[in-house]
Amino acid sequence: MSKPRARPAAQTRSKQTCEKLMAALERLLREKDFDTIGVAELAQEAGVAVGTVYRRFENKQALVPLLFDLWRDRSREQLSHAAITEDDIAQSDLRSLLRRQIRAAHAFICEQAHILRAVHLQGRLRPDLIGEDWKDLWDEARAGNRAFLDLVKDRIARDDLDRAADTMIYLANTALVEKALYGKDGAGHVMRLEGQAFADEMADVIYAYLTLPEVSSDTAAP
Amino acid sequence: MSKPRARPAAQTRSKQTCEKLMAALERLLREKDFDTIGVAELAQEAGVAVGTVYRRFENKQALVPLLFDLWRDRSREQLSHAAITEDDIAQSDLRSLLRRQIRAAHAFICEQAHILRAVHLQGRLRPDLIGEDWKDLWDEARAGNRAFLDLVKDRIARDDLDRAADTMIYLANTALVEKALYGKDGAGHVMRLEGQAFADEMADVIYAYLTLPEVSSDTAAP
Amino acid sequence: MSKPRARPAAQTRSKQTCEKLMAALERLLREKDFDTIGVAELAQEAGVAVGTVYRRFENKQALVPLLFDLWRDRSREQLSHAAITEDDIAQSDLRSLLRRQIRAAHAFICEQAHILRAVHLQGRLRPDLIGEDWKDLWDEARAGNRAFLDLVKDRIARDDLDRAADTMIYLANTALVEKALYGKDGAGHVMRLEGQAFADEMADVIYAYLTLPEVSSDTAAP
Amino acid sequence: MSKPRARPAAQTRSKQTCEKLMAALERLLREKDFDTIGVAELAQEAGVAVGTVYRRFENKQALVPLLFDLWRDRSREQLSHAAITEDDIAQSDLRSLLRRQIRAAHAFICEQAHILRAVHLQGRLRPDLIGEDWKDLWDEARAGNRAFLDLVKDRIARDDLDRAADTMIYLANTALVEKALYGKDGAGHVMRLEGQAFADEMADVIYAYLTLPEVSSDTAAP
DNA sequence: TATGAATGAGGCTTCATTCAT
DNA sequence: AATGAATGAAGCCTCATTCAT
Repeated sequence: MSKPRARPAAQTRSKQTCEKLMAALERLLREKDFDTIGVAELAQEAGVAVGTVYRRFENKQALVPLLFDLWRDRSREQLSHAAITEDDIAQSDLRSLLRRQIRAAHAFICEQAHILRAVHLQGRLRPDLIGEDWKDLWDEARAGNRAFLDLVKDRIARDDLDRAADTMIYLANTALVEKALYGKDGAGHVMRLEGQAFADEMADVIYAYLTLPEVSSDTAAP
Repeated sequence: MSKPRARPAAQTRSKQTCEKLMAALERLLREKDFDTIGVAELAQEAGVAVGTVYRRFENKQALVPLLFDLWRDRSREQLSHAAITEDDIAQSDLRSLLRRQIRAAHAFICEQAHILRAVHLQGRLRPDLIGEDWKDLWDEARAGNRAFLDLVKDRIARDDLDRAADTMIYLANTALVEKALYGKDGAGHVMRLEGQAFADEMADVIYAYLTLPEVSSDTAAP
Repeated sequence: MSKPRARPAAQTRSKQTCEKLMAALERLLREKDFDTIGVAELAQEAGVAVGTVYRRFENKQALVPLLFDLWRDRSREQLSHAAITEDDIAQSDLRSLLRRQIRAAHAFICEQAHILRAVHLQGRLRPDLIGEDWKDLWDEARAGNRAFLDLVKDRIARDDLDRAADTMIYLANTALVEKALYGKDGAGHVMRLEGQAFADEMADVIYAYLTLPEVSSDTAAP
Repeated sequence: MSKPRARPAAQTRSKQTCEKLMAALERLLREKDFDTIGVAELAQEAGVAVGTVYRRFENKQALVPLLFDLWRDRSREQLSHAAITEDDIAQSDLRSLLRRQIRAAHAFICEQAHILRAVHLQGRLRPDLIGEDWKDLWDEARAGNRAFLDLVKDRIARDDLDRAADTMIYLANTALVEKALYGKDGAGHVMRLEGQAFADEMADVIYAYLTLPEVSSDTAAP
């Protein structure tokens, strides 16, 4: 049950097969859940034989890490496009900056929802399949966010910027993802704001948090 | 494919069997995912025969709505225990009130994580099984929260209390649930605060949001 | 696997139960096949408990002989009503007599098709359940028919009346039953005549047969 | 609930498997009823795995149409062998011609009884599985018979040859099939003639019918 | 005696994986 | 290397029958 890896695909044809399979998988994920996609179905969609899938992947589960890689790559690409420049920081107020970022993140998640949904669900159903990779990506995101906070640290009220970075990332992810992936089927039902208005609301939540003065955490009674 | 219902269980023995099955299911859910629990396995854990499961439930899926009912009942019970009195409101500041509530909610979710995890996942995998019931519960929670906001409306900066209630419920749910259900396997990894400190942080997020003055939503550039 | 019998039903209540069950069975047989009627379904239709069925009948199969008895009783009753009197014989020609009889038989079979269908099918699926009883009824029918032929023997061309009686009964049964029980789903499809016209055609077949002079059976080449 | 079809079997191995399965099914049908043959049993008899059955057939019911095809193919083959030539017609009298044909049909039905029994029963239990195919075959048989009657029309007394063809086919089928399939377990019990003598008797019935002058159908009293 | 909940063997079907071609 | 037929364990569900109340 150790984490299955994709087999090496040194050869050209192999790489093509691998790509065909991932493309087919992505296409199918727009319509149905990973668990309900059969290997035969995937092979057919990719235009290869079942056996060919198993020449490339140890088993069906081995596709999950590759899906994660797909997500990570796109994720990084989007981050690089959406990067905040020093100019931005100089010219915009924090609230606007956050809105811009959260809107972009929200749009990106919505576009890639089919991938993220699979990664999300499989990551929870079989944590061993993605495991460390997730953590690395989270740490990366945290670091980027921490750097951003440093640039705007004089506009925020938090003392502990590390902690603020954690909370901000955590909020952005959980809150945006829930509605983007499951829409009104889950907690998204209560949140009546949609699209950009929703993203802005979440940005405001983060803005509010960042600008709230800290309090010693034992203020409240147990 | 319409929502399967549990069969009525008027008799004493039937009710006992039904309870044995739900108890067994709950026990198993602490160890594994709903989808990986076989009917035979459930029957054995409950100490009954396979056929007995099917006398009570139309099929395996029919257990899901009952799980939801379980969650709802416990949820309501916890809400009634945790209800804020007028005294509380008079004596405590808003931040403390929120912390108390969020701590209680967090503790409750952690205790019941095995149930909620199943309901959560199944609700996303097969929305038709729970569907409207979820929505009712959400609306209930929203209404309760809205009433609470009314009691403290002079301490918060939001103009639109309905929207504030929505956002607050949404945040509390997505943020608390993610970490409680999946711990470090998901986005919870970035959030290094644990237990009560985590709950307090989330309470502060909500506090910050509630006390942040509203802004016309077109302030930010598109 | 020996032929199961109904348990004796000495008591009044028992007899009532038995009757309720048979009536329910008959009602259900108008809608579906014996094999697809479950014991629970039967019990419910009869308004008794499943266990009660098993107090009266050793098992489900034990209903089949009773169904046969039902058929036999009604069959005898119809035969007694439709009996040909000496007057009839004196006043009608053979062709008309046969038509009258076959029409009556046809009408009767159509009315009782639900019973006969079950008896027919079950008798073929599990010959041991009805076995000898069938034979007795056939012999009875043959004897009656033989007596009839005796009364009209001067109008028919057959030498061997026994054999003629056999053939006549056999024809009447197979030909009428097929269409009455299965309509257009079976061989009935080719026979485009319906209702009385169909019955008359079959009567004519028999009439033709009875009036055809015999030929030594080795006329034809092997 | 639409008619299940066998999957296409282009490859050599597939065709072999398919043949192994049909052969095994035919073997089993000599011993027991279609409904009592389990898929596992069939697979074992064919020397393949259970899953292999389902690669070829959508489900167990999909075997029924194939059984019908088997019957039809053999049926057609027998018809082509038994075809009456013009020479036959010129040289033999009608009674002999009919005997020859009915004997052949009877022998054929007896040989193939195991197939026909299954097709017959399943066709009645689940008419949708065979449905139109039956009708086509019947119509084919009717047309052939009609052509035959045309060739001998000057030797028969019937005016309406279409109707005569219908009745002849209907009689031949119902009467021959009953005894061939169920022997003494059904109506066959009354018919004490066996084998060729039985076939000849049925041929005579048809001969008698064909040579009987028609009568307006309202001769008989209601 | 009646009840109906419980039983569990057995049937059908799926699908990830293997392997002969 | 690719193919896709074959495999068979494992899952779901049914229903005739039993038995405690």
